[in-house]
Amino acid sequence: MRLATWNVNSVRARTDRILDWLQRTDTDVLAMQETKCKDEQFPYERFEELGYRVAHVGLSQWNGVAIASRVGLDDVQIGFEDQPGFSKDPEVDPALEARAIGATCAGVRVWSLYVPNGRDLNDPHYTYKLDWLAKLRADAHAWATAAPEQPIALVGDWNVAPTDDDVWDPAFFEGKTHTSQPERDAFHAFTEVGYTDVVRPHAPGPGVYTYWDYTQLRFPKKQGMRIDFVLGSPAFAARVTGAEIDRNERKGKGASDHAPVIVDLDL
DNA sequence: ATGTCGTGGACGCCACGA
Repeated sequence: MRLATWNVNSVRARTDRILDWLQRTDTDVLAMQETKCKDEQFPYERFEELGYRVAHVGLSQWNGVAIASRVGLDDVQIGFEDQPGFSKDPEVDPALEARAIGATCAGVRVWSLYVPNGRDLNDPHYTYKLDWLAKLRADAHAWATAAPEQPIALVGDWNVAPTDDDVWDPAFFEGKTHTSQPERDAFHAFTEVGYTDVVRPHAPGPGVYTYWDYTQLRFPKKQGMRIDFVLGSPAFAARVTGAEIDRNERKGKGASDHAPVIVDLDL
């Protein structure tokens, strides 16, 4: 089975490109992030014409996550059990955002995740990001403990660069989000409960990235960040036969600012 | 100087988020 994750940065602006890519790469399951649309705006029919079923959650033009699968799509879950919400106004109750959707595809539990960006080290969004990751880790630990034989994949845009090798210039990110120690600690905490980055052994760095900012000619200058990950439970990791980052998909007009990340499994 | 994108609102540009 071929599983991929891709922050598509609007599913409507890139439907043709996404579908072309799915067919060309023979991908069975695609987790998407930043679909940037409400459920009723999602181009379900276009995916269904090609044999994919889609589970999506989108509440506004922000965020939005989906899983498209041609190998089954069962037990769809919107959000994880303890997923925190966000509110910039302390008087207003925090609201859940469209940042997590889970489904079982050919026996694999797949979670498509869009971790909060954090925005700035002293922004409420940064605290929200750390809390979001901590709650996800607690729930993901519980899932793996309850069913160790169940392959689980936590995939998506984590908005964290775990090591200095994962950014083009560590000094550039000092005082910014994505490379701060609390964020890196929150990311590494997943490995402490058994989830591992299954792509890195097949795509060693440094200088291997999944995201390049649209501005400043970051892509041609090879100034990117590695922030999109597939973290697999032990049962998932044991089935991985290969992985790659499709850097070519970042090229050309109409590309997302993220590249797809692909994992091949022996199921 | 976010210099690029994509979204929605009430436009024909602005605000917002990344």
